[in-house]
Amino acid sequence: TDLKTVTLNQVQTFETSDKILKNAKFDKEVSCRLAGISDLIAAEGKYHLKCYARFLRNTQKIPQEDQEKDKAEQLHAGNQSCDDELRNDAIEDIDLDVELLSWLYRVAVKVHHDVKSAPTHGCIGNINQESVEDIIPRSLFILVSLLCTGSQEEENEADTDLKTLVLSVCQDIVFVASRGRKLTPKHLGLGLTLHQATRSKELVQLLHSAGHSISYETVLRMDNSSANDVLVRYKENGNVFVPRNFTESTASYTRYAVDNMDINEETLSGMGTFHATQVAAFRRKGDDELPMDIRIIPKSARRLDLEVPQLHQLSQISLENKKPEAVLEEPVEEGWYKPIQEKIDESYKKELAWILGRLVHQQPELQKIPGWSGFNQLLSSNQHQVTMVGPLPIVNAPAHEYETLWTVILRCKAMTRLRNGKYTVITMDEGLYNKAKMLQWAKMEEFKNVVVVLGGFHTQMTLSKVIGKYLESSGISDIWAESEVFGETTAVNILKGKLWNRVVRAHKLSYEALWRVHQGFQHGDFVTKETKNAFNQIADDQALEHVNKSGKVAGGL
DNA sequence: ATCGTACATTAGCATGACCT
DNA sequence: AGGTCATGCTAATGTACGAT
Repeated sequence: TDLKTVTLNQVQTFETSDKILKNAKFDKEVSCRLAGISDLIAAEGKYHLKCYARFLRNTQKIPQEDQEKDKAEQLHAGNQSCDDELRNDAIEDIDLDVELLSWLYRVAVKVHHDVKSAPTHGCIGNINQESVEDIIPRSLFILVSLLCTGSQEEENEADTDLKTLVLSVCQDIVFVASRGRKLTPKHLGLGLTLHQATRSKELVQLLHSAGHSISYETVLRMDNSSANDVLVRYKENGNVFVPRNFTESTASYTRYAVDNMDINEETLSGMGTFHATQVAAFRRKGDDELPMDIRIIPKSARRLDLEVPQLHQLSQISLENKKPEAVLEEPVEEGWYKPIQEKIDESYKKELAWILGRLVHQQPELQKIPGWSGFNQLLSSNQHQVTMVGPLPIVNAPAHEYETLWTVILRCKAMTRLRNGKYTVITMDEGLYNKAKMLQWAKMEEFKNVVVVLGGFHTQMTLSKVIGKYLESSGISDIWAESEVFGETTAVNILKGKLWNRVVRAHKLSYEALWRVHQGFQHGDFVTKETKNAFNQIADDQALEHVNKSGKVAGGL
């Protein structure tokens, strides 16, 4: 395609991103380029409208052809049997309408009976397809699928969307048949989510009267059931709240993460804005453990069973001197921070293999080697372990206050003790880590078994800031701006270490671009005809121009 | 005439008692 | 088990009034 005349469109919606990634499977070249990317909006993917349309056409052809063939075969078979039946009926000379009605009635009675005797979805939570399939009788599902597709298709992979819709209709039928008594995942989930998101009684009632959601009153009762569950468990454990999916297994190690949470911050008047603190507990999933949702038995009461005022109270703490002395852990061994030479060598080899492979082609269209991230992802064979997350009740106070932080740390300590752990490891972002360290230095005794960790993301950001400082006046931000990879302000911000995604992208591109320049020098591209001493004779702007060009080549990939 | 403030009214929600 | 109703609370809205 002629790159100059066609405008580049930015991927802006999730649908587009999904569509491209989904269809990329059928296009070898695109899948290679997109290796390692799971979100094209974040990756700032760009496309030409024409290429996009052609891409969609080419990739959608393949699966559709298969489907059509299947359908044609099945239709053929279906029609035949249908005709046969009709012909047989005609021979027996029975009134077809009456016969049909009679069969309809029998089917309805059978399915209705199945629906009536189906089990209820007996918990708040587990809003997923498996639990839907548990409560929908087989006969109802088959009937509705037949109504929707008109043919006796077995479930295949491509029809998962249709299956979801069919199950949705089935749940409506179960809900209506029980006059709203039998809770289904759909009705529970829609009602609770809608109320949580909008706080609007009217919207919930609207959906309820259309038969798509539990009633507003039921929503309140479900909320109350969850609240009661928290209170009861809080009391049972001696004023410590432990999430339900953390009670059974005490084997795995628990870690905590704390962050502040701003609600309704974007209102003009600041009305309804508040700052709270959220804590989450993490642990590795046991080998034989099934992934578990938090289940709560719904109750019809709308009163809180117990009053537990301590749940919202903050623990007091006073700091005598405002700025405590920094205390270093002793001893610090240099070996802890020493890199492993083997790993470095291995990474270096990989890196070299990648860049040499990339440098073979000068035009983005011909590039067959994926980007740096994709390359490493393809080579990596890491099997990541699954983590279980348990939310702790939010603390209704801003996280940067010492009392809030202290309360949070006390709660984590209590939960660790209950799970028979010794050390409490708490991860925080930069702002909170600061405060927590201050607290720790002021209260060494209480913090003996508490380990405060700066989160991995913020550690990386600090590193990127250091790199930015190092490159500050090298003119690299000009290159980024000139080669139109980033805007000017963005380029400056990248050097300051902000905008993590872009920092990574910028350095990946610069790395490749500089390698291309280096290659150019080696091949003697820069030698002007008059001089023999190549490097010194090139004008600055000309060299910069070449770097820009290389940046564009890298950026287009 | 316009603006800002204080006060009054109202809509909408949560709550708990009660009803079917 | 789910619906209805009276009540209290809060934020939003309306109104009066004084200052400029």
